[in-house]
Amino acid sequence: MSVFASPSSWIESDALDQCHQVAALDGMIHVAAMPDLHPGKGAPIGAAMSSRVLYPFLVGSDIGCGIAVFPIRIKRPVAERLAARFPDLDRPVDPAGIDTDIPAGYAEQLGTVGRGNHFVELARVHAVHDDAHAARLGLDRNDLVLIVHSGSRGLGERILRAHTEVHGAGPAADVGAYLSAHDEAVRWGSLNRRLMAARVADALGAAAEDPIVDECHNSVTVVDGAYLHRKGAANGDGRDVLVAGTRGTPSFLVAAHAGADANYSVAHGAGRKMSRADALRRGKAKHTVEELRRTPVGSYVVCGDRQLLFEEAPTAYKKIERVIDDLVEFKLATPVVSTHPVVTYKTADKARR
DNA sequence: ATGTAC
Repeated sequence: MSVFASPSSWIESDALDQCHQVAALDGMIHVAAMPDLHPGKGAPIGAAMSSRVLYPFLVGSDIGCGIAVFPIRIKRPVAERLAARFPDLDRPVDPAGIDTDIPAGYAEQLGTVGRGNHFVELARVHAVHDDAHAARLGLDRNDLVLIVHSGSRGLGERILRAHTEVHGAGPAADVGAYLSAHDEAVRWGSLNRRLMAARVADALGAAAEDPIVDECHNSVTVVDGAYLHRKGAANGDGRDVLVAGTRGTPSFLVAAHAGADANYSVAHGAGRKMSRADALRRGKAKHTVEELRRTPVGSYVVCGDRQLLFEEAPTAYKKIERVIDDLVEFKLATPVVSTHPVVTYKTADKARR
């Protein structure tokens, strides 16, 4: 097991315990813990775990969850006005006319963002850290992008549940069947991120562009003849990855170059510092709803769910700069640009309906 | 993170 975090980067001991438990599983080859590591339900979040045996619970229920970045051009981006124009992403799009293979019964959730840490964010390039790489991506300071973090919604949950009901935390009995369902959820998640970007761009009066980044962070793939499970860890094998900050702090687009010791993976975000329960309890004592809806960087958070607003408060997460410093120090990635939120959509704003 | 159960 390798932990890619400096000694001064705090990591919850429960999460390290979970990594050791995973490392002791039958067939496990190597566990690489990322600097955003935190405890998950059964398995750690922020880890890449290679094994001779495929364990569906190590990927979790949100198979295919990932983060995509879409360039967007808006003439006069006034945050408050744009916040009011975001579409309702809790309501699905009409699947008729979408020319793609959609698993039966799951067309009805297409175009929806879900809950938890998922979001759709209009963000502005705040700083360029690698001029040449940013230019290759067509990004310059003050450019706008849509950042979409979402997964396979009910589809992935159903795939994991079908396995767990029979085999619990045991290995996949029919690897081919699991992988084919998994791959379908990965495609569905990526399609869903594109649909949401198109919905938001349309509502803001802009054209939807192709994504410049789209990396999944909950998946299992065959790498070097082993099953490489990633849970809250993105493919870092020569990919560009958006490492998400919080709804009120920067995010970083990085060029990843992680090797075998890191299981070819990089961190996917800031990583929770507090459980949802703690964030809710402590957040209510520390913050008002107003200050969470209007953040320190001047951005707006669209979120009609008060509890979710507290659970997702920036103070519930680790400092993104520390996570990025660790990725750089361990030579897993190089920053390309950082972004600041302008408007983050979490869930429909009931107050305005 | 999710649908579902409490």
